[in-house]
Amino acid sequence: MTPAAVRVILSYMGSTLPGGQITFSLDTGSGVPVYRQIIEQIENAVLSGRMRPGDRLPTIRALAVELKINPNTIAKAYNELEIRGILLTQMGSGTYISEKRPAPDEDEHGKKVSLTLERFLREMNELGLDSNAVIKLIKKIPDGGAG
Amino acid sequence: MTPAAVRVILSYMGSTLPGGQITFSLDTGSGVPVYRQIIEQIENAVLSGRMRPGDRLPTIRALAVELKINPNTIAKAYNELEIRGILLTQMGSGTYISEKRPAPDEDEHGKKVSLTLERFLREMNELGLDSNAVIKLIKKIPDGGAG
Amino acid sequence: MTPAAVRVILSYMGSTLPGGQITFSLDTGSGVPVYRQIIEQIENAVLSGRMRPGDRLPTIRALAVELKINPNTIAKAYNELEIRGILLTQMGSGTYISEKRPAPDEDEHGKKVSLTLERFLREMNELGLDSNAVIKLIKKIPDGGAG
Amino acid sequence: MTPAAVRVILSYMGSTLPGGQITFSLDTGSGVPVYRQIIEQIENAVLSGRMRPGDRLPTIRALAVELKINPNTIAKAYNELEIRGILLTQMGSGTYISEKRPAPDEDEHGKKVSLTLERFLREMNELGLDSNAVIKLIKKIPDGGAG
DNA sequence: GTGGTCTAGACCACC
DNA sequence: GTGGTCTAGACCACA
Repeated sequence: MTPAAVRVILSYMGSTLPGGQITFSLDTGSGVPVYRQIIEQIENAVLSGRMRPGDRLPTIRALAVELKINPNTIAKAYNELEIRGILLTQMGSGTYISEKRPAPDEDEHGKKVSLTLERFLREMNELGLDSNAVIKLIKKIPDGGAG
Repeated sequence: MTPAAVRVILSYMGSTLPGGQITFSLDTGSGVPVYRQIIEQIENAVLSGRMRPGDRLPTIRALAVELKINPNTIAKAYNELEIRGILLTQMGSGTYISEKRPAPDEDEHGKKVSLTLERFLREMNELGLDSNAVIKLIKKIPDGGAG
Repeated sequence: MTPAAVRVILSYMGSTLPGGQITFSLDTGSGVPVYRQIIEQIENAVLSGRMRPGDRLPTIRALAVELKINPNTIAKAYNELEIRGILLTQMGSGTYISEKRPAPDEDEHGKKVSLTLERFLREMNELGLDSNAVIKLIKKIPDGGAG
Repeated sequence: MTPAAVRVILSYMGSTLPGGQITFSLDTGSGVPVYRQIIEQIENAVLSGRMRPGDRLPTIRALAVELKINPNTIAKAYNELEIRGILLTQMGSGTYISEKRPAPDEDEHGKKVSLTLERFLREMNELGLDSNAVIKLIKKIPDGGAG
């Protein structure tokens, strides 16, 4: 853990979001490129059902201001998600969760969850904690510890 | 889940390691630079006590062959750890865990653990799982699921 | 005197440097690795107060062109200084003297000066000159002989 | 000044040296390869007249033990000096200052002195000291400060 | 055999 | 444009 992991956590709850709600948190100390963190978080919001087809995303500019990063970085993330068919940009109107995608794919969601869990347990293992120790740790956290 | 997360897991258990033992696993799908993954894993091994002062690390070239990456990438990781005082290189002989490390280990270990836990819970939260759901998930894993 | 001491002296005085100014000189005949010479000279500039927190360093590529060496060599020097907390890199913008450096500067400067003096007098001694002879020699130099 | 400059200073005054006398000091913190330091110091002893044609050098083994370095390193230094015509090895008998070389070449000695002085003044200059400041510093040292 | 230095060049992240 | 990552490969220092 070299430089203190500067962490930017901010929430976005724009009034233009009919059914969706998304919170971005950037972790500049993790080594993961910023644009990938954004992609991941939008993907996760879709997979978990928090964002649904038709939901509107924050504008690039607004999000850039809030996250204090370059608009190009966000544009790149939106762009890649559009290529993957997850987002859809309507020129002049905004960016939306694509309608074409079926409802959150159970399988994808499950894969992502288990992949994340796996990575986490491996790292905890490296740090000398087994599953039981991890469970004890989580139980000690006053609920809501992560969100 | 962007590109399939190609994962390389391999173990190193050189006979020259008296008290140490370290397993490297590269996750090329995570976006984290390879040299940083190596740094992290060595740090973790030291923090958890699996690698101790005086323990010898795999040679740069041997590890490069095993991980199928360029020796310079490993050299970069070792080098950064040497600058930070965690490793010590003896030219012509090899690379070792430094003897010097002062006291604040316990603290560092705790910080790293809670930082890792925090990141994990945030991501699980994004995926729609709260602490209880996470605990249930972990309990379902046949112990040793991640190591 | 082994191989002819090819020496490259060049000055950098980029217009973007508000308060800083640094001159690099490479001595390829000294046996000291190039990247270490660069590190030393930046350290010295900081210790002496010529470069101050916030000052911008030459870009890697510009300096590589001027010194006629590979950009990676300079990147390595900058990188080590960043790990040590002396420099700070802002991606896409450039490399700067870190603002953070704590107090013990005065001390470090003194140590470096006396270490340098000590090494020099030892070598002069090997060459058969004592302190008095050295002083006479220095006095003979038209002031500014070395900078 | 990263790691404290571990310095090994030891003197060699073997009884087998008829007219010569040489002191080796290794500075492992300077970045200069050890074998080059040895070469330099022998050269300097010859240039200054302390070692003269016919004088015997320490054996490789003895010197290796004293300096706590690998005999190969010393062998390499002696070897290079032999190639340059400064030393001469008589199998089974030892290594000597070559008879062929004329008495210490005034010019070479002068060049070496001024080169050393130049490098030193440039570094002091980097550290913010001009010639006068340097002279004051040297005067403050109780004579013998470097030898 | 070990690690260290340097080069050359491709490609990525970010402003 | 900035720096960062990684590769491939030559050559050096040292045990």
